[in-house]
Amino acid sequence: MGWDEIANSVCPIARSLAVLGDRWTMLLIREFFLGTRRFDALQAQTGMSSHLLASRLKRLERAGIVERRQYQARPPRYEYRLTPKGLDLHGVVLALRAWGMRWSGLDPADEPAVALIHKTCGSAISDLSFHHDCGQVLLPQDILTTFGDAFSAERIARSTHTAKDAADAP
Amino acid sequence: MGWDEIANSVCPIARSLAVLGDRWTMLLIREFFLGTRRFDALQAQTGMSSHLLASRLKRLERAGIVERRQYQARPPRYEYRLTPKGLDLHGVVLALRAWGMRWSGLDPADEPAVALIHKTCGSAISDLSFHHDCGQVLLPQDILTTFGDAFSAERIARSTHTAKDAADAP
DNA sequence: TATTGTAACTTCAAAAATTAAAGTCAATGC
DNA sequence: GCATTGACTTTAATTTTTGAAGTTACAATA
Repeated sequence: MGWDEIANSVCPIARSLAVLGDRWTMLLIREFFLGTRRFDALQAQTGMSSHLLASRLKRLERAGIVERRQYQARPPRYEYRLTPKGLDLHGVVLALRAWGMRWSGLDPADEPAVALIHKTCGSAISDLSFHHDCGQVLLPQDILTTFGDAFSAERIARSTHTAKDAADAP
Repeated sequence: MGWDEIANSVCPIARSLAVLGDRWTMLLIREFFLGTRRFDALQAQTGMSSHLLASRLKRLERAGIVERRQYQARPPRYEYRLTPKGLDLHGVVLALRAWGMRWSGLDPADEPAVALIHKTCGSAISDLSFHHDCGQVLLPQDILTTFGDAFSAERIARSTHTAKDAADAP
């Protein structure tokens, strides 16, 4: 019934969203990619309350996306940083950025909030494309979508829940 | 202070998240990509309450991501579908899927929830990569990140808010 | 030595968002 | 005529989030 059950779906998107899909988490991930590591700075830059930041950090830690480490003893101080699992969210962040640059009403003539320079070629990353292993650009219209058995079963169960609950009632 | 103010950031990620970043919206977008168009089906497959679904659809419509259209008169019935702006979220969905397949504990040996076949080459899309215009794969470590002036100003303002509020108080 | 400051949180009450269940409305199928 | 469908809306209860203040353990400054 609740949000937790989507974590158990066979759909990888649903499972990703079970941990990333709330008001603040992806903004926090963005902030990590910008290099911010300390609690107070994360709070200031995202604008979230300290209470929520603390609970989100705990969740991300449990999920293995972020790790907490002490960077000094006396006074004990901690920082947070992305694990390999967290760093692998780079694609999601780049995709959100690309879409936002195209559609969120920013003036393309303005200086971007963050300039990304591709070190190996030296030029700016203004947009990006998604490629398949075959080397071609992935376009939505070139993709054929088919449901697997487990997901089909899950979906049929969902669609009959409401109707069935009423029908099954004695 | 609130969530709305992130919509006014110069950061395209923040602006994207202002409309996409809550518990249900991206799951709803996924569902649209799977071809679901009707209110009741959207509700059943996402598991959200009808109340919330109605308000999210309104928000997505206002944002130009989804359009509502009547598909029959007498009884009047409506469906929702993605606009070009909504369809352009394909990259975000693919990125979330790719990450979820790698990290959310699904067994790679299992049949995927949804099989994506690349029509032009005939093989399945199990993973994808992000490419820069120069043709190379974009790797996080190859990207140099620099803040633009407007975003720097925004960030400095944020970081001084808390400290300053106390200092400025008469 | 006393006071102030810093970083990383926690606590608590108030406000806002979400859920669950039921209800509405206009037809249609039986 | 009566139950059903589809697209919602209403309402009250529950859960989450916010905002403000407090805590802990030191360090630095007066």
